[in-house]
This record gives sequence, C-alpha cells and structure tokens, in this order.
Amino acid sequence: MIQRPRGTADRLPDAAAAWRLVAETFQRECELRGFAPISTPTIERTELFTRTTGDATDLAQKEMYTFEDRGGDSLTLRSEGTAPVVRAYVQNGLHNLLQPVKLYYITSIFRYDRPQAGRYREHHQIGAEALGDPSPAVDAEVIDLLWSTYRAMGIDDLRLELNSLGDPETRPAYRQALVDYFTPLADSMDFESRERLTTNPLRILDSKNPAVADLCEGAPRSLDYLSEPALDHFEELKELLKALDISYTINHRLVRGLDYYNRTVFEFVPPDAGSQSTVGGGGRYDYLAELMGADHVPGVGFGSGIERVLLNLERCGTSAVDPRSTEVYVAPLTDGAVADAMRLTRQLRDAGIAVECGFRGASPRSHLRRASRSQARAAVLIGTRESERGVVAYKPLDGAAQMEVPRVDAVNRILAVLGDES
RNA sequence: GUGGGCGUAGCUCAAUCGGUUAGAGCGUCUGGUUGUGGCCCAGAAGGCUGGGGGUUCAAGUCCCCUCGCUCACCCCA
Repeated sequence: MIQRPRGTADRLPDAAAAWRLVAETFQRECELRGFAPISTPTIERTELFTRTTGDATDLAQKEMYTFEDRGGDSLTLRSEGTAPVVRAYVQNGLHNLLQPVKLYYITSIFRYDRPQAGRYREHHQIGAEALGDPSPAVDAEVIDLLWSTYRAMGIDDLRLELNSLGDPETRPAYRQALVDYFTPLADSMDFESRERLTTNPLRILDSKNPAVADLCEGAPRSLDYLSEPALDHFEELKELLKALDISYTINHRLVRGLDYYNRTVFEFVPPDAGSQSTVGGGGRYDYLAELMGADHVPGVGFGSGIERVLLNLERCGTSAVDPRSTEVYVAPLTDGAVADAMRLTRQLRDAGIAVECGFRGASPRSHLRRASRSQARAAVLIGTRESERGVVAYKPLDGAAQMEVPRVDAVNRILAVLGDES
C-alpha cells in the first residue's frame, strides 16, 4: 500500500473542530485589529529563501524542499512564512496602501527534517506581518495579536520571552565580543558550537548543550551593545507591553534561527518547556526586503505552529465542540422511494436545513439506526404506505410522538417543527 | 544526519519454552415476527503477524537485512 510521505499527516474529520477553533479564533483577532488575509504560492524561487534566511542557518542548509521544474528553474516549497509575504508586498506595490500594511495568513510550511513529537515535514502556521512602519508600537501590536489569540483559546500560561538583537551597524561589534568570549573556551564546547564560532556566533547562545549553556551565562549580552535608537525602541516596546498587561521575561540567549531579524525578537514557550517548546515566535526584520533586492521596508511579524498550538490547547484543557450538523435524516423504505426521498432532501436543503438521505430502500430499523448515529434530530420515513396516501412520516428522535405530514406541505411543516424545538 | 524504543484486524491489545486452523474487546456491516432508533443479543466481514532472507521437523515468537512508526539529539513552529 502506498503510504503518506514521512513527516506528513492526514487530518481526519475528528480533528476538524480543534483546527477550526484555532483558525477562527485567529481570524477574529486579526479582523479586530485590521489585519487582512493574504496568501502566497506554495512554491517560490529558491533564492527567496536562501538569500533571506541566511546561509549558515539549518533551514537553508538542509531543510529546504528544493527541486528543479521542467523549465530549469529552482523552486522551493514554502519553508518559512515571512519572506514570501514581504516579496508579495514589494512585488504588488503594497507600499501604496495605508502604512503599515497588516497581513495575516494560515498556511502550510515545509521543512525536510526528522519528524518527532510536535515536528513535521509539513506543518501549518498562523502568522501575521505588519509592513512599512518601524515604530515599536507595531511590535507591540503584533505581539498583542498573538498573545490575545492564545488567550482567547484558553492558553493563558505561555511565557513571553523577549530580546533585542540591535541593528546591522552594531551587530559586528557584538558578534566579535561573542567570538572573543567563546574562543578561549572552545575546548569545552561541542563540535556544533565550535563550528558556529566562525559561521554564526549568535547561535551558540541558544545551544542546549549543558556545558555550552553554562558558558553562556557569562557571555556578552546583545542588549549591552545596542545603539541609542535600538535601545530606545526596546525600552518603548517594554513600556507598551506593560501598558497592555502583557508580561514578559528578558531572555538574553534568545536569538531565533533566522538571520534576518534585527531589534525585537520574541517567543512564546509553555511553562514545562520540553524539546519542541516554542509555540510561536517572531520579531522585527527591517532589512529583509533589501536582502531580496527591494527598497527598504521595515516590518515585524510572527509565525506560530498550529500543531503545537493544538498540543497546548489539549494541555490547557480547552475542548472544541463539533457543531451538530445533520438535522434531518430522510429514509426511503423501498428502492422505489429513493427518488422522492432525494427530492425531499433537496427541498429541505434548499430551505437551509442540513439533511442526510439514506441511499437505498431498507427497513425502518436499519434507517433509524443510521439516523440515530448521524445525530439527526428527526427522521422522515417514506414508504409505500406513505406514498399511497400522499404523506411522509416525521419522527423526532428525542422520543416525541411520530406524526404524518402531507408530502406537498412537508418542507414547511418540518421547518415549523424544527423551529419550535430550537 | 546521529542514537534509543516499537511494528499482530480500522483502533486498543492477547497468543505459554519455537508447536494444531493467529484470538479478544471496541468499531463496521447484517439480522433479532408483520414497517420503527439508542440499550441488549446473535452472526458476518475484516490478517502475506510491515517486507525480504536465514536457522529449524516447525517461526508472530530466534538471527540478519530492509522499510515504516515513534522518542530524543541537531534544529525549529
């Protein structure tokens, strides 16, 4: 049997309610803030990701689903949410809209990685980006959106971690400070971290290797290397979060996995931080547009993994209820009644009632069993006895008395009865 | 890419020391007098025991390979 590709998942109907809860909650919070939906292609030119994400990142080095199409172009499945949205902003001239342009998306993300708990090769993210405004209030707006979304779903114990990476001008100095600090300690560091000494020293900070983690305690802090404007930006953001009653902790080791961030970076993590702890995270990326050859476009945004949100939903005991869908089950008792059963089904649906129809003549017992299991509120039986007398039998499934209604008037009568009950 | 654990029916699991025709519960379908659901009862369908090779009189069981799942590392959401 052909099986689904590794690291992918079939989402079966019983998961629908929870997914709908996440999507609808997020959409509502977005609409409350004037964020508009955007969607971008599943495939992008490979350079979009390689040039923005950073060469030394794992994402660019080994996690991209890249292929050559028949025309010889190198394309990559969306490995990240932000760069495509920034590309779309630039390509479609959205700088002509009122700034900042506030966008949100619900989309799939592809990364070639060994699957494990909370990690897939195809996963889904809710995400938002606010483009065209450098002020810290926009950072606060975006953080507030994600924080409020979690809260609205009953996830209220995530810790917001915050840091600032400063601007490109000050990055080299900080980077050098880290190199100076870690180089003498290289012997007690793991291979990966030693590699990063030359490729990406910032990333040493979020190593989970205990020995390296200890060394990081004394490492230089990016906040100490911020320029005056970047420091002001960070201070203002903290003030705004305070005003919004959003508590946070400063995490000096928070650097995020993508290179394009500057100034604000943040993550939401659960209290019992396991290995796949980050539920959502993001930051400011004022220079991302330039990396793809566009003019300067300041921006800030986040992505949050839906599968991980679901994990936390469960942990916090939030349960999503399926709305009962089928209201009426129409049961033909003979094969000869199927046509009229389907016609009545159509008429009821046209009147806005959710109806399921039994597809072949069968005993009342058989049909009523199915009707019960379909969660319908009532069954309509059509047999020879009914057809001969021009009626149908209407049977509420809550134990109330069965009644006969004229076939010609069936839709109106059923509408009336259903209306009375609800 | 590296390491650990696990693969028996759609699901959750049995199957003695290697020994007959691989079982159960749940679920599915059908039936339980004449045209009436849930509960209950009965019956049926459903298995290349993940796949391949080996050892053996005999393999679900032991060995090797492989594939898959899973957990962790790396990294991320």
